[in-house]
Amino acid sequence: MGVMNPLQTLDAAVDPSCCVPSAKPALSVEEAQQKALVFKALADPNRLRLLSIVKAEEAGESCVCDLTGPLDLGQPTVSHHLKILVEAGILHREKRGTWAYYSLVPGALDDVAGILSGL
Amino acid sequence: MGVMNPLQTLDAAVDPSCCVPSAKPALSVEEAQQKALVFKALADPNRLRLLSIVKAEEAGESCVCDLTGPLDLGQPTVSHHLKILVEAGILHREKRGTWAYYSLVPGALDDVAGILSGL
DNA sequence: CGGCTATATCGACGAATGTCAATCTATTGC
DNA sequence: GCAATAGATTGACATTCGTCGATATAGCCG
Repeated sequence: MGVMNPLQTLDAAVDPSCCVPSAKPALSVEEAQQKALVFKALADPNRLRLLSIVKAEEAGESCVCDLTGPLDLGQPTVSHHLKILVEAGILHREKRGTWAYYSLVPGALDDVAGILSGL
Repeated sequence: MGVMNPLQTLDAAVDPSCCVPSAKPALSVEEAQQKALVFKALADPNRLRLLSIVKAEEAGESCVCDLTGPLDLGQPTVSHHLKILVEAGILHREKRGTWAYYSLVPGALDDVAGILSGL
């Protein structure tokens, strides 16, 4: 498996000191790298549009064929962006037959907001 | 002046439809680019550590000389990262005498969280 | 099986990014 | 004015990133 997805490994258990404004040591290099991975995944306009489309979908999921059109990108490029979002722990991929359906990982965006408030 | 900082130009007036879960059109290309700028600024481990240090500071501000040490980066590189964070609307820069003090823009990180929840 | 369709992977290429050494600017203090 | 100091800017370089065309994989259907 090699590398775990950043959002699953980030503060899985809530830090008990979260509500105590004690002097926090600055982010370690490793923590910073982990958290930067999530923001890197969000740091592309086309990936933000992908998320926006997936989130807006009634069914909560979209297949790749529904995503290539609106983005004006080639199919390989869309697949590439989706992979990055999955590896960041933001999207979930489920293959059913020939189609691959992508959906928001529940709470993933809230977790990102948590990174921000926890600095 | 040319380019405005992304966080100031983002949803300055609250969208009245914010609380109505109506069918939102997917992010436009321009909106997506604007919002991606903010995440780009956060998508670097050293910039996250800079934010962490500035936020942890008692006085609410830090000068560059306090930031070069912990990061193990050259002074020009730190200056460069700080500039990116300022341009993204996340940090504020105030020059007093020879020193430059950087502080978090109040509410900036909350605004980023708002981008996430608004998709 | 053989063709068809949906998606993923690969290899290449140009653009953007992070870093540094060197230099420039501006402020302080003698 | 001059030297010293804090910080910003510039130019160069290696690395990473976004995109594409071509190809590979895998499930469906005749």
